[in-house]
Order: sequence, then structure tokens, then C-alpha cells
Amino acid sequence: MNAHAAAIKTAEPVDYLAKLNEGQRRAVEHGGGKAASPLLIIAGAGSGKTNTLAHRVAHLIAEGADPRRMLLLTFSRRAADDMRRRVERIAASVLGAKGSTLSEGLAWAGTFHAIGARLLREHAFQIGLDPSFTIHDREDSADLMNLVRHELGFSKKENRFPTKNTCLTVYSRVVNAQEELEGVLKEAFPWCLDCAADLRTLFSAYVEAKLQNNVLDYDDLLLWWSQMVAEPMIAADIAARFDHVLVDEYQDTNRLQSSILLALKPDGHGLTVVGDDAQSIYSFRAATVRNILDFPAQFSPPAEIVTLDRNYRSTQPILSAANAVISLASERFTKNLWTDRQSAEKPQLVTVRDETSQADFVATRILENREEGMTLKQQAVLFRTSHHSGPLEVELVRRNIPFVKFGGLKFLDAAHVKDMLAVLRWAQNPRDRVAGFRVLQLLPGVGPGGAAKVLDAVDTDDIAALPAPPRASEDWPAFVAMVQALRTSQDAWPGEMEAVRRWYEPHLDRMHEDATVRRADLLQLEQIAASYPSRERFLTELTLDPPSATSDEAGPPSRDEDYLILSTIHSAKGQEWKSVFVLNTVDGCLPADVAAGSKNELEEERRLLYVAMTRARDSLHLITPQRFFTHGQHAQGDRHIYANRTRFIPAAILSHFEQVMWPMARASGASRAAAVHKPVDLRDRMRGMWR
DNA sequence: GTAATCCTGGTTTTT
DNA sequence: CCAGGATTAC
Repeated sequence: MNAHAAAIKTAEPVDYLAKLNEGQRRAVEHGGGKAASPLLIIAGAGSGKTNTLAHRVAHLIAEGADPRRMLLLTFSRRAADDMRRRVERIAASVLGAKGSTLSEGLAWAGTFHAIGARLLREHAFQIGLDPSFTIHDREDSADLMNLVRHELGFSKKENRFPTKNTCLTVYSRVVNAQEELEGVLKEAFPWCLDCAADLRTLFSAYVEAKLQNNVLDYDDLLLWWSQMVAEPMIAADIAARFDHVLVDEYQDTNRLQSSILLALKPDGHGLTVVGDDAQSIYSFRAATVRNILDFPAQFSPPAEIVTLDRNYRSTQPILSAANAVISLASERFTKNLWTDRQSAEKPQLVTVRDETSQADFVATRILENREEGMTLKQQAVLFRTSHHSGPLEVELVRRNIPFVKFGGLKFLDAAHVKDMLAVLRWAQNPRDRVAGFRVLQLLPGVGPGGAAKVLDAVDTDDIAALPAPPRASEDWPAFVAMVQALRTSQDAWPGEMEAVRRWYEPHLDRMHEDATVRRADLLQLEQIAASYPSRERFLTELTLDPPSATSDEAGPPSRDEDYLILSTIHSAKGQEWKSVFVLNTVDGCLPADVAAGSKNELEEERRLLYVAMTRARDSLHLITPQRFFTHGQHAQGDRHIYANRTRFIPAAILSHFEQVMWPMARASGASRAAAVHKPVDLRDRMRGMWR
């Protein structure tokens, strides 16, 4: 359907450059279509960044560059697909029908991690890697870390050792930030400083375990890539594949990633990076704004800089408010954005009683907007952390408003889905101990001990030759048969999915009360699997590009249905909507209390609010509930805390907002307050009925 | 060595 | 309120 729409739109004038403003045009034409000196584009929110990059790619192609020799590094697969579509459209208008075939050659577009995985598989034999390696997601990595931690005896120390997740976070930071362990500990994990030596031992054993298991974690995809291109012979090989390297969202890359770029293009020739330091929100992944700031001076002569500061997205009042918020940042490098989209409507700062009231307000406004002709899809609700949308989700369901949620819990995190994937992964890579460990324990009577025994033996023997674990003899033959069928690919992909599910379902029924619900997920997984060409591709791409929305999968909610977007602010990056609602704009939520520790963390939270605000085109609501109910336990509790407006909107900049109370105070405050403060406990009445 | 039960503690954001 | 760890009972 989109392709159809695109085809109609190709009546665009051939002078595609005419539509660009001066800065955009300079960025697009830089180098005149040749692999020219390095280019840095500082592109503010809504300044047409993606469009400019797409035009640049199309322009290069139009000037004769080979799309197959372009490397386009984006932040998500979605961004890559979007880019490909746009390039195709622009190229088609310039080159006619030939353009669309050309952009199909844009094969090297994707995330750093996905491209890394692909290059590593292709060059595996040159670097001592078995190309059948499997990739561990965060949780698998933590499991392996835990295994090693246990083996080394760190788990039962007198003074408690950092948890598996902390260990992994430290490890990951050292790798991605390219810093010394001690430095990282001192800066970010001071309470672990005493364990520095043990951590070093642990990490070394962890690396060894990954090698033994023939697995790579997320960080390895970058680390191996960077090490690979540090080898002159291979580096020449890989660098020669790409004439142009273009990187989107450069402010969210880390030092490891920048080292890869530098190895690919040492003199910066053919290198283009785009970003906005005001939107840097991924420092927890070791991203650093230094990458973007230090980029020009890495080269001599230094990279050319083009700044795009005209915003085409938001109205002036929204932009002014956003500028006011970001101008309070302690350090800033980009200029304020400007626009000529006038409007009388200031962004609203809405005070509501509590989260329930907030949900009520949002749902009401959204329906009002829709009555006035704004579709649900043109509206979005953003929040800092995934669970903030809980009460709203309840309200939306109650009012029958369809929605799709981005970010937070994923389909793939569900235990039963992980079980299925572990079976496939173990078949793909028999050395993947974490996968095997998980799979074996699905058998009744097999626990950690039994599983370990089998895995130790399977190293030397064929699994069929092994004696059944004592208490699992009944289920053993069927299990072995299933595993062997997978290993010998008896049922071609994706048919084997069904075989695995058939085997798994009885175990699912045994282990989970709610097996029926979970079965539906398995069927869905099977559907998703069918859209991948092979087991290897399925496993790889699913871990690197998991379905980002909770109902994003190939499932029933039909594509052309109208639905509201709920999203974490992080997942909202790069997107825009006519109307945006930001939930819980209060201290403790934004900034999140866990991130209010250091100055740097706080500054990042400020940018987060800035990112959220600049997603809005015409209408923006920031909502501040006055009361929060503490999470749960005391049933009789009307335990709550009072929250304050976020510190990022101090009184000094309040004039940029219209302040509103909701619901509008009709009754006098006193009677309402009385009603609120006198909770009624109906439980005794219920009990009393039978006494 | 496994399974069931208790208990503690902790909690963003994502490739 | 939930998951995961530790403890205990088999």
C-alpha cells in the first residue's frame, strides 16, 4: 500500500534539490557526488534530518555512486527501512524507473550491531571464528556471566559480590567506552572498587566461556568488528567494500563505534555523520557526545560542518518552550531552533489529582481530538519508563481505544518464547551452553545438576549415545529424536518450528497454569519465523531487531486500523505526531529518581524531556499528577506521596506554558478533599453480609 | 540432586 | 508486586 502511494507521488519535480533549504542543500551536495572530505551535519530536532540524509544518498547515486558500495548505519532497522524507501522515492524521481532498482542495491543499511554480525559471519574464517556462532541477548549474557561467577566461587563470598547484572553492566561499559576497568569502577560503580581484581578474573573467564560456547554477545559484535578492522590485511579488504559510509544519530554512538568508523575511513574520505548533541539520550549504553564534538578535528583538514537549525515540525510556542527547557542545560553546543509556523496555542502544563485522573484526562482529550478529525495515529503518549502507562492502558481498554505500545516489555522476554528459541539456538550451535542448559531443564526431573552433566558429556559424545538422565528416562527418547531431527534438518525451515512446538507443548502444559494463553504466543512466533529465509537469519535478526511494539508482530491487528501510539521517550526518537501527551512530568519520574544522582545523568534526563517535547507538531500536553500511590502492598493503604512539577520547568520559564487544572474545579475544593481523604473499606461490608 | 517454599530486595532507558 | 536466590524437605 505504501509502495502504491509512493508510486503516485513520483510526479515530484526532477529538480529535487530545489525543495531543500540552503543548509540542507549544502549537506546534500557536499563533495559533488564523489567520496569527498568528511562531513558533519548537526541537525536539530525536526530540521529535516532524515530527509536530508536520504537526499544525500539519492544524490550520490544520481551522480554515479554504486549503492551496493554504500554503508548506511542507522539506529534501528525501522530507520534503515524508512531511509531505503525515501531514497527509492527520490531516486525514482531523478532517474525514472531506473532509480528504484538502484536503491534496492542499498543492501548495507542497518544498525551497527546487525551490520557487524553480517560482516563477522562473512569473514569468520579469516579471524578464527566459527560462522555458526549464535548471539546472546542481554539476558543470555547475564546467565553466562552468572555461570562463570558461580564456577569461580564468587557467588558465596562473605562480602557479597556484585550481581550478574551489575557485572555485565560493568563489563559492557569497559568494552563500549574503551576505558580501563578501574576508571569505570571509580566513576560509575564506586561500591565495586574492592572487587576490581576479582572482576578482572571474572571477565577473563567470561570471555573464555564465550569462545568455548561459540557465542557472541552484543558488545562482541562491535568489539570483534573493531578488532577485525584493526588488522591491516582484513581492514583493507573491508574498507575497500565501501566508498561511502553514512551514520545517522551519531550523538548516540560510543567510542568503540567511532573507532570502527575511523578504521574503515582513516582519512574520513567518504564519511558523513549526522546528529544533534541536544538529543543525546543513550549514555547508559556508553554513548558520548564527545564523538560528535570531536569529530571534525580528528581529520586534517578538519571535517566540514553543516548546521540545520530551522525546524519544520513544531509551532513556534512549542519550540520556544522546548528551547527554554534545553537552554537551562549546563553545557550546550547547538543553537536554538527556529520556525515560521505561528500558532496561538502554548503547550499546556496540566495538573491532575493522580494517575487515574491523568489517564482519564488523556483518554478524554484524545477522543476529543479525534472528534475534530485527528486520527489516533496522529497522536502519541510518551513516558519515561514503560510501566508509567499502566493506568492509562487500563483506561484505554475500558473505553475501547486501540493502541500499540513501543518499548518496555517484549514478546521475546516471555519464558515460553525464550524456551522455544533456546531449542532452536542449541540446534544451530551445539556449543551454546546457555541454550542447552535451558532446554535440558525443561525435562521433568532434570535440574541444573543433571543438565550440566549432559552438557559436559555431549562435548565428547553424540547426544543419542548418552544414557538418559536418571529421572527423565520417559521423556528422553522423544527429546533426543527432536534434537536430532533439528540437527540433520529433516524438516526444512520453517517446518521445524512446528516440530519443536509439538514437542514443547506438553511441557508447557505441565509447567504453566496459563498454558492456553502462552500457546497463542507460540503460534505467533511460528508465523513470525515463517517470514525469515532460514533458521540462522531468524535467530540473528530476532535478537538484533526484536519486534519493537507489543503488537507489532505479524498478528491480527490489521495494519490499516487506526490506533494510538504509546511509547517510551527513548523509543520515540526520530518520530513526530500532531498531538503529544507526556505523562508524569514530575520529579521522580522525569528525572527518574534513579537517574538523579550525578550531574551527567541529570543533564541526560533534561535532554530526554527536550526530546519528548520536540516530537509534537501542533499540540503538546505535559501532565503532572499531584499524588502517587505507592506501589501496592498495604491493602488498606491510601499511602501516597506528593509529587512536584519536574525541576526542568522552573518558575522562570513557566511563561512558555499555559497552566491548567483538570478536572476544572467546579465543586469547592473542600468537599472533594473530604471525599478523597476518607477511604471507604467495603471489605467488611462484604464479610458482614454472611455473618 | 531436584522440587517446593520462603524470603528478600529492588526497580530506567536498549542494541 | 514480582523475580530470583537461598533454604529446606524429599
